[in-house]
Amino acid sequence: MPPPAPSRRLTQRDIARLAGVSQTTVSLVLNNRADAESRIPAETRDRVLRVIKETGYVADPAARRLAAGRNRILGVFTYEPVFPSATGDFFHPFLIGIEECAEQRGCDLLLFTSAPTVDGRKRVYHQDHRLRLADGCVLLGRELDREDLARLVAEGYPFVSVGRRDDAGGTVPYVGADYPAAVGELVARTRAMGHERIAYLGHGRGPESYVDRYRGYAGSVPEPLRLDPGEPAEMAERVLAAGATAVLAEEYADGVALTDVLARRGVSVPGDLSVITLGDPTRPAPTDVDFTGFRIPRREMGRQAVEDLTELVEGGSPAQRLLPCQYTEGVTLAPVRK
Amino acid sequence: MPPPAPSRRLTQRDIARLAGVSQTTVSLVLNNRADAESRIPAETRDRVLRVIKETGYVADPAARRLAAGRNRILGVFTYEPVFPSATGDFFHPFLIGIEECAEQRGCDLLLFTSAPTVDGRKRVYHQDHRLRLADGCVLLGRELDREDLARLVAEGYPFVSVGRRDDAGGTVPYVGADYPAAVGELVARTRAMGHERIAYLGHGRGPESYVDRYRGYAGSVPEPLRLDPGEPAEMAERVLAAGATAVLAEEYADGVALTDVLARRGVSVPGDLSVITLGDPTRPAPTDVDFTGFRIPRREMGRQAVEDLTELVEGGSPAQRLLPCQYTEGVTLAPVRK
DNA sequence: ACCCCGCGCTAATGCGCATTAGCTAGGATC
DNA sequence: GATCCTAGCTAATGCGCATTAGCGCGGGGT
Repeated sequence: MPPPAPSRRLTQRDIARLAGVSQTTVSLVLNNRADAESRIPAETRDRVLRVIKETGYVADPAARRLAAGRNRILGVFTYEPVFPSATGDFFHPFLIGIEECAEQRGCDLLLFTSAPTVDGRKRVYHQDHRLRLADGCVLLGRELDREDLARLVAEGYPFVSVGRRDDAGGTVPYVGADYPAAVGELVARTRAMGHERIAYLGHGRGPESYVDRYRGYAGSVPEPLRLDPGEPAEMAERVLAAGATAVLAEEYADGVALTDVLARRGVSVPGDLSVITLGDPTRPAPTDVDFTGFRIPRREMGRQAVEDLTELVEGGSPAQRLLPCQYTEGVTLAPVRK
Repeated sequence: MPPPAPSRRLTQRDIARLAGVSQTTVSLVLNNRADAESRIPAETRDRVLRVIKETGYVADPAARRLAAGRNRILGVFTYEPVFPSATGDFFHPFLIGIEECAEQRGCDLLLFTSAPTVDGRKRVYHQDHRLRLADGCVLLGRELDREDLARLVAEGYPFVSVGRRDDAGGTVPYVGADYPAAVGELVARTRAMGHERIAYLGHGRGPESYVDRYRGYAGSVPEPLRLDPGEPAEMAERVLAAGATAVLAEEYADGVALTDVLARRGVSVPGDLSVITLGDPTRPAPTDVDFTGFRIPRREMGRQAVEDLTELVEGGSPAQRLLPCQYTEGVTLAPVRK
C-alpha cells in the first residue's frame, strides 16, 4: 500500500514554518505548556494560534497517541451483541450513559466491533485487536470472559466493567448495581405484608448478577427456597407445589411468563400469589402488567463507568462501586392471603 | 504527563529479539510480505509466528496508522443524537447495518461522540477532532452540514454519507434511498385506484430526503398539490379544504396525526380519504393503524455505506447509489369513493 | 581466478508529535 | 570586563511500525 496519504496534510512543521517558529514551539503552544521551563510570550503564542486557526490545523491523533500515550479515546467492548438482537434493548441504556459521559468529557468512543464471535462468544483479546488505540476500555455484558479479565488486569490496561465482577487474578474495577440491597429491600417489603413462604425463581448462580440477587434473597429470609426457571408451565408447577405465597423472579421475563400461565389457570396475581421482578427485562417480555420490583440504574452505571475510567486513565486508582437500584411500585405485590 | 506507559508493552523489537531476527523481518512476517522483494523462508516465518503467538503480541494500531496510513478503523459521525432521544429509534437500524458490516470486515468503529453540540448542531470539524485516526468515515443524519461536506471533499478525506446529498464543492459519495421511485410507485398505485386529487402533505424542500420525495410525487401527478404540515387540526383542515381523496404524508408521524384527527371528526380512512406514508417514523408516532407506504432499507443502507467506504479507503472511486424502498401494503389506501 | 547474481536478511529512515536537552542573545552582577 | 542569569527559543530524540536501501554470502558462469 502506498505509504503517504493522497494529499499532504498539515503538520506542525507547516504551522511552524508559517508562524516563523519551530515545531517545538507549536507543540508547546498547542498543549498550553506555559509552565516554568518553557515560557512563550503572548505575542508568539498568539501568532501561532492565529496560524492554527487560519489553517484549521488539528494534530494527528495517531501521532499524538504514539508520542504521548494518550488520545482521549475510550474503548467500548460488548460481550453480547448490542445493536442487533433481543438483548439489545437491555444494553441500550448503558450505552446511552456511556455516550453521554464521553461526550461531556470530550472523548470519542471506539467500538470494538471487529472482535469475531467464536463459539458464540467474543473475546477482547483476539488476533489483531486494537485495544491500545484507546486510553482505556469499558466492558459490557452479562458475562465477561475470565481470561480476558485476567489478562487486562495483568497487563495493567485501564478498564472498568459495567456490572460487578469477581476478582480475576487481581482487583477488577467495576460499576455495578447493588442487587443484594435491592433484593433485600423487596424481601423486607414482602415480609412486611405477611408473606412467609417467599420463593426465589432463578438460577442464583452463574453470572455475578444472579449470584448477587440470590445473595440478597438468601440473606434476608429464614429459609431460602430456590426454584429453577424453565418453561412457563414448569415454573408454575414448581411455584404452586412449593406452596409459596410470593415469588421473586430473577429474570423479569420469567416473572411475566409465570404470571401469564397462572392467570390462565385461574391463579390470581397478586390475589393468590405475589410476583416480584428483580430488575429490567433482558429478553423481550411483552406484558400489560405493572410489576413490583426494581430498576437497574443502567444509564447511571454507564456514566459512572466512564467517569471511573477516565480517572483511572489519568492515574487514579481502580474503584469498585455499587449503585442503588430504584424500587418500583407495581400491582403484583399484595398482602398475603389469610 | 508521563510519556511512557506504566508497564512496558511488547514491541516488534522484542519479538525480533526473541525470534533471533530483525524488527524488519517481524514486520514482514506480520504483514505477510512474501512478495518478490523479500522472501522469507518458511522456517524463519514459522519461528517468528510462533513467538508472536506465544507472547500474544499485537501491533500498536497508532504506530501502524502513523507508519502505514491505515488501521482498519472506520469513523461514524452522527449529526443527530443517536442513542438518547426520540429520533434514536429511527437511526438505530442504520447503525445496526453499519455495525454488522464493520464486524464482517474486521473493522472497529470510532464514534465521534466528542463533537460538541453548538447551536443545536454538531460539526465534524470541531476543535481537536480525531477524524484522522480513522481510515474513513460514515456520515449519518437527516441534514449534514454543508461546510463539513465541502471540507471533507476538499481534503479528500474518504467518507460516505448515508442518505443522498447534493454536491458540496464536489461529488459527495452516498448510499441513499430511492425516494423518487418509491413515491412514484405509490402514486401509481393510488391513481390506479381511481384517485385524482392526490395531495402531498409535507415541506417538499429542505433536507434532500424531503426534496426527493416531493420530486417523486410531482413527477407523477398531473397537478401537484402540496399542503404544509402543521398541527394535526390544521392539517386536517387543509386536506379537507383541498378536496383531496388521497394524501401522501412526507412524515409518517404527520400521517398518523392526520388520521387520528380525521377519525375523531368522523372522516374515515381509507373510506373517505386514503392516507399513505412515505417512509418510517422519524419521531415517535404510536398508532394501531397499519399504514400503506414504504420502508426505507435502513439496515441495508448502513451495510452498503460501509462497503462503499472500505472500497473508497482502498483506493476505489466514490460511488453514489440509491437503494430501492420496500412497498408495504397497509389498510389506509382504498379505491376512491365514487 | 574473477565477476555476477540472487537469496535471506538487516540497517536506516520517516510517519507527526511530545519532550528533553541545550543554545543564544541581552541584561544584571561583581 | 568577565561571569552568571534568564527569558525565549530550537535541535535532537524517540514513540512503534512499515518500508527502502543495501549488505554478505555462496554458487554458477567465463
